[in-house]
Amino acid sequence: MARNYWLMKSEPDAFSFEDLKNCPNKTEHWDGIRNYQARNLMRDDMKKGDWVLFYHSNAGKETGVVGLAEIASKEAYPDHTSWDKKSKYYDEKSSKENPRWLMVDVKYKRPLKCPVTLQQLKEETALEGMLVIKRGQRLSIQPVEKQHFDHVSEMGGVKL
DNA sequence: GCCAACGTTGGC
DNA sequence: GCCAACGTTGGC
Repeated sequence: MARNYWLMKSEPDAFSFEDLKNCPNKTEHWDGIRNYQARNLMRDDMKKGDWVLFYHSNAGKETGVVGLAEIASKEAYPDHTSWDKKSKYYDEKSSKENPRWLMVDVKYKRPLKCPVTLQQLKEETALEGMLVIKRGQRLSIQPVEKQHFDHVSEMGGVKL
């Protein structure tokens, strides 16, 4: 089956692409997603081997795509932070027996030679329609069309 | 720090 | 089921 393509946002102050690189096996579980649309995308459409544009949000003029990653878990699985009372992602409506929230594992692949800023994404006519450049688009996991993924990679100086 | 846009909650 | 109030995201 053909691979799917995604964009995943993270605030670099909280968890950056470099942080992912420094994780054991360059892999980390993507916890804390508390949005139904994003959860359903993970549950229904994400699969191992899908490719990801790693996007730094809330990062001033650094805001943009900084690297490539891939989905490393076979599928989405329960987010244990959702029933951990000490976690800031705790949700009283979620439990181990009946988990409400899911996560996937994300693995570092490679950095873009030159990061592609949000500004550049907006100026690129070939990327018209990409969700991330839509105003007010807050979804933290977004589907990306293959042609857009390829184009952003190319802009970033990465030959796939 | 501001604030527009958006998702969720809860009263009715 | 509607919608106002609220909290959060994230660009600027």
